[in-house]
Amino acid sequence: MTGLRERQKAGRRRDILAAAAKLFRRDGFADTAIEAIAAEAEVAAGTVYNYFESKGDLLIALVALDGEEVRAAGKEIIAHPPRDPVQAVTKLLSFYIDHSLIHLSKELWRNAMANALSQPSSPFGLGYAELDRKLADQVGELVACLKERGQIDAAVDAKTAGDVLFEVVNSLFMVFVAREEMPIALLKKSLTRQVRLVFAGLGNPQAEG
Amino acid sequence: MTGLRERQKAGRRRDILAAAAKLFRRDGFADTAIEAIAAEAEVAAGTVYNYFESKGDLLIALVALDGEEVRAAGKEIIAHPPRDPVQAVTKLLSFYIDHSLIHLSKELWRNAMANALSQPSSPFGLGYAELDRKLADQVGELVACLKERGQIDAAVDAKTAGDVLFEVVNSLFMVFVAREEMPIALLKKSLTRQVRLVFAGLGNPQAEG
DNA sequence: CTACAAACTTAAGTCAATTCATATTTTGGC
DNA sequence: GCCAAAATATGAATTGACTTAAGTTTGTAG
Repeated sequence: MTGLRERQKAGRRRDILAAAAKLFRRDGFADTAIEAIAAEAEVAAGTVYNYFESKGDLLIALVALDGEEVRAAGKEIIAHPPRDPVQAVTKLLSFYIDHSLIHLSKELWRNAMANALSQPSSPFGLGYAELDRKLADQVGELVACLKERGQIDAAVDAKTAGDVLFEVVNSLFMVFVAREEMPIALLKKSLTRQVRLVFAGLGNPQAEG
Repeated sequence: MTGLRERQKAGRRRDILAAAAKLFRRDGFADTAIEAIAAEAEVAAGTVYNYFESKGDLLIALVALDGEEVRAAGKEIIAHPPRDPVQAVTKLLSFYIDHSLIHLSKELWRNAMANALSQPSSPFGLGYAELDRKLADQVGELVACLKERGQIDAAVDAKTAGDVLFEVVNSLFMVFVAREEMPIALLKKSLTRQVRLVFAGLGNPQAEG
């Protein structure tokens, strides 16, 4: 029985993550030292590295927690999507954005994304990529659901559509967090415009007729 | 006349950038020390910081050089786009991808993007964002051109379409560079599929009719 | 030609993330 | 209960990006 050890280990991991969450949110990523996180969690700096590969991984672990929450909440929207298909999609994507900003500032998002990008093969970098894929799949599920309702062309591949729509929201979100002064309203406006365009498509009527 | 000084300055800047390019390409970003770049350029480490704000900026400066090259070359494609509109767009976006990989490895791209993300307000971070915008605008130009030909629905906003299409290629490229093992053929395949979907749109015929 | 100020270069520091050798704790067998 | 092995914790040492104070070079004016 390795009960005690595992419980202790899980506990410490939680403590460290909680300490990191508190300090990252209070002081930002750059201004939070590993030493400070260790002190807050009442361990030595080296111990932090027994649980997380780097300061960046610590942040990504936080983001991943949030991401799982988003995904779970997203299921609700898929279960009861608005009548209008454009609104249904926009609502889900908007929800992703709103939820992302509850716990994490733009600065934290920038650093989380940057770390996930530069360390894509680390366990946490992989976790981030997987989360993105899951969310894209969730959008795909919504599209499939709207297709069954006959609100989306039967010829459309739901998975591909999910990918494209998620890429739209993800790209816009990246631009949004990169610009400290950009208001969320502007992001939403672009999102609506682009979702509408994806619904309408580019192909001209002549070619289709 | 401040000729000599300015010439020397420009020369040194070029030397440092060339040294960085050589070493980044040979050893990768992480394994290249600023000291090594300084030595290669025959200056002191501190001098590098008189010309570039950080190691990351140095890399972004390289990317930006490449980016301008891509944009210039992209104009040619816009001037003589293929007959088929889907092919025209795919050709331009494919070209961006192919060109991006001529000079820079996946690892360098990862780090360039990561640095641009985490330092978006630095001069070079801004430069990177501006480059992205210019490329998205260029895609928009192509869309406008195809619209004039009557190959794209007149109701489509060319700028928005350019944004969406560039987001598609950019997102796919990010996934591609994040996965060291992913072949370029797979990226192209996804690109083609997604561009087709954007052309076709999601809206069902009933709603349109 | 000389002196001065501005701009530039330098290399010795600072700082913080990460590593690592050592010490401590836990586990499973006696 | 006690010991050897394995796992974990520690904090001092390392590393490398970045800063800075001091020295050097360049352009200008007398």
